[in-house]
Amino acid sequence: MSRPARARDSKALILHAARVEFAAFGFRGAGVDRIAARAGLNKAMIYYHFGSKIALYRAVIGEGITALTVAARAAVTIDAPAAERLDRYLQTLMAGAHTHSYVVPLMLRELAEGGRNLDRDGMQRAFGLFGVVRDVLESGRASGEFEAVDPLLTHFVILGAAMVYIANEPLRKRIRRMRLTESARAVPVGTEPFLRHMSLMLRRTLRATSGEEFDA
Amino acid sequence: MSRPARARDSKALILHAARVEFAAFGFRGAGVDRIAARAGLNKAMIYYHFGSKIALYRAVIGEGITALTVAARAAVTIDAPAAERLDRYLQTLMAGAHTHSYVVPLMLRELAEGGRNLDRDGMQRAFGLFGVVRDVLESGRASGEFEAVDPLLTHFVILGAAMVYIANEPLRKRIRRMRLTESARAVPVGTEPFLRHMSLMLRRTLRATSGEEFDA
DNA sequence: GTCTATAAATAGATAGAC
DNA sequence: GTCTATCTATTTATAGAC
Repeated sequence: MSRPARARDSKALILHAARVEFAAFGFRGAGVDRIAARAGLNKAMIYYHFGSKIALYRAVIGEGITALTVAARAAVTIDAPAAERLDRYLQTLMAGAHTHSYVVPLMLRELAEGGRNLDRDGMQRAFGLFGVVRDVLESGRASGEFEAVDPLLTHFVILGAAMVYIANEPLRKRIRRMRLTESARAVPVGTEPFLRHMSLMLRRTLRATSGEEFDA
Repeated sequence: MSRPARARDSKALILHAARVEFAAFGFRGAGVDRIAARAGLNKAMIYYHFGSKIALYRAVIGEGITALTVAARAAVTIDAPAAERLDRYLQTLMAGAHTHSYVVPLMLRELAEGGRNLDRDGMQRAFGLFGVVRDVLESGRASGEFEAVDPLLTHFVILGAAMVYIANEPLRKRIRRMRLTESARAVPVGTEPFLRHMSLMLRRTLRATSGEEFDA
């Protein structure tokens, strides 16, 4: 291994700085200079490690989506009713989006430009998250817990709602401050209200015709 | 009325060009030069009419959100069951997003940066779309058709899912081409499948405990 | 691996002629 | 209202010393 003893991991520093910058300004809007400054390194190091701005961007978005997918896959790999596993998927998605706070802005932006900056690998990683939802839905179908619904549409609804809710947080804060609605208390805070709402919608949508919800 | 007879409406030309550019690259990523070029005008005209890049951006996003809101408000202002009015809201939202194809990318990007570029007016306009949903939900509640649910959370789910689905279109096309899933036929095309899916989810979620869905 | 220096293009914005 | 020309700062990217 050619790692000098004292070397801080400059590659990791760059990646971290790039996450922040790309999430804040998008691919076009991000500045290689600012990423280097944020990393406390020289700009030339970015080209040394990654070769180009777009390659750095792809590395960032790739690891971000994968982090979410790995966590989600682990969360649903348990022996439990499908409805509960779907709840755990939701929770993990929200928690992951919180831990890796750059991922949601990044995905929203990438979505806004139709995935223009994604290569084949990035597409496959993005598609991997759907696989987790599809498997839970299918196993719930097999056990008779769930009705058959379109898994991809369900995935889009969950992911879209979750991303918008998370990204909404600063706007919700501002709405409360601005008192845009008479009842500022009506503006939800944190992930808890969303999780309950989404879980309710999914249970009611998916419940096999015989079933009954069992809510707290 | 200082409009010279022969003058093309340069302001409208700039607005149109700005929609395309901002939607494609975001606020930071957009180029004033490119907007001028797209409009077939000189860059100085932009500063003459709008004063700054950010002011132009705010004009664009403001009219975009308002267009959606006005259409949505009109669509639900009919004498019909609440479930049907909610369907019409959905349809109009999707149709409006298609007609004003720049709005969804713009909103996704603005969301990604926490509404950083919105002024107070922009916030109010964005909040106006929620008002339409809330009113339909409330009237449905009053007539006994709907159960009480959190209107803002419901709004976020609808808007989030709709925006992600619309923005997804190019990605879905690519997924079909790449054959990422064995069954490429499983990847939905157009707005119809989404409308049906979302409508089903909402009806099942909102149905008053006594009611029965009446689907086609 | 890490740096400085710099190239070459483009950014947002303005001055001033017409 | 519309243009050209231009200022100044910043952009992505590279060359080359250490």
